[in-house]
Amino acid sequence: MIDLRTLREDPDRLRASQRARGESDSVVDSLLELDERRRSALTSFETLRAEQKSMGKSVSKASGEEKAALLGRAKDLAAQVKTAEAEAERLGGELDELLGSIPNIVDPAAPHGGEDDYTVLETVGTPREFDFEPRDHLELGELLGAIDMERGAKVSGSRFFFLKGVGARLQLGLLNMAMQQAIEAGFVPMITPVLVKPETMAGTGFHVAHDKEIYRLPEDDLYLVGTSEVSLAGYHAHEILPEGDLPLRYAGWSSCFRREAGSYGKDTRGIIRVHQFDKVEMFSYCRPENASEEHQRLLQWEKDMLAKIEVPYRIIDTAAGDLGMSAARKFDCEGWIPTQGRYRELTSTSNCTEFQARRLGVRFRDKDGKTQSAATLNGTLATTRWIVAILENHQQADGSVVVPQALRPFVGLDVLEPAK
RNA sequence: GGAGGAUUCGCCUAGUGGCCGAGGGCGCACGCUUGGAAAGCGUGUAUAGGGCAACCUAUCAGGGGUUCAAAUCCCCUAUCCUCCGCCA
Repeated sequence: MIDLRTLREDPDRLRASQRARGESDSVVDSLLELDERRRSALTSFETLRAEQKSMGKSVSKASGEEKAALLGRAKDLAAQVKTAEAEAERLGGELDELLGSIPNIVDPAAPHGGEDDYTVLETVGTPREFDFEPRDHLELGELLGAIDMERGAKVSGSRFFFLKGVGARLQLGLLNMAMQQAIEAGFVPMITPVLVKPETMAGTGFHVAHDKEIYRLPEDDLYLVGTSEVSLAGYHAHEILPEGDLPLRYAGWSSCFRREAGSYGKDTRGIIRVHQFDKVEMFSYCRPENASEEHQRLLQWEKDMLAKIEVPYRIIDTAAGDLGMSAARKFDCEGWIPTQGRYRELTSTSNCTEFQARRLGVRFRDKDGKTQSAATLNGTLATTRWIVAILENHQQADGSVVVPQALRPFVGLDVLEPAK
């Protein structure tokens, strides 16, 4: 949620942000006008209410005829108060709805434009030259007895799968390695709920009603999270955090659920795009003025993880139009996928500034004792998709896969051998 | 799933229609006292919004209702506790 006060003082910031996203900046005027109307409605209500309260006191003191007369006038006033209140509430609701639909103000440093207008910040490592025809991750996964898509489809439908044997071990090892790195860096490890209430979903910046990615359990009014970011953002909702506790860093391990609606025909092979996967996610609450630095730190921790799996990757600075609702800036690390001849997203780190915290009521008390909204950030440490990059980049001609050095203690194997 | 009880200011609690945004205790902060400390005494101690100064308004789990007036009465919902049933 955008801060109304900032908006009043500097509406051009939001206008510029909207344009950077490639969206209309006319909402700014609607917003300002609505805010004006709401405030005047609120003032009339408050004035009337104050009058009503003082009259109430006179009524209690009066008696007889005087009381009857006062009562009549008070009744009148009560009706007026009711109308004024309803009007103020109506406008307030309208304003909240409009305000809630406006995405975060983009960091001016983010590239302008849409999905393809990202800039590449850094390329790390060199794609390997194969002296044999590399197999894709699914072929390898089946050879190794690691991935079973067919039975996944039998049991749950398309885009579901089983990780089996060394596949299961690989994922557990990978995520455990991520957890360990996080713990060593001072993160609090968390295993989070995957079903959340609508307000938690909405607070994090997802549209419960419209978002086509969200699985819903209407019977219970619960929603499956697409990432533990949602649960971790909600964790401190409506709390005032002691200033000294910041930054608060959590590492959440959870399954993630995505409907992948509208992606028919895309990445249908293997586990690149699936309805359910596992992820270790960093989440940080910090002071707004430290958010940019914190964002760089999260990015560095992602790079540390990627170094451990020894996969070439590049870092992109996502363009404004592709940031989504909550992010002011987003860096993705994309790993090299040999059989696709291109880089695919392995991590994503977003600086949501105070946007989520304002919606969720996460505040902290500063040195002057004043409360202010915290900034929130998130970033990926490892996901099921990483298995794709690991298998493909470390495969050998015979279909075996060398486990990256750092991962070996966690997987308990040096080489994954094809099942006999 | 059924029955009952609970939910007030960081914590404990007072409060059954107007004098209650709300008293007391604890905790915390500041001050006085002291050589220093403890004790003692005093003052302060929610959040949000509007003017942004005085002040005003809202909030006693959340929502709705009754009333001139609700922490207080009525209805619904949520959470927690106890008991019963059911399932793991």
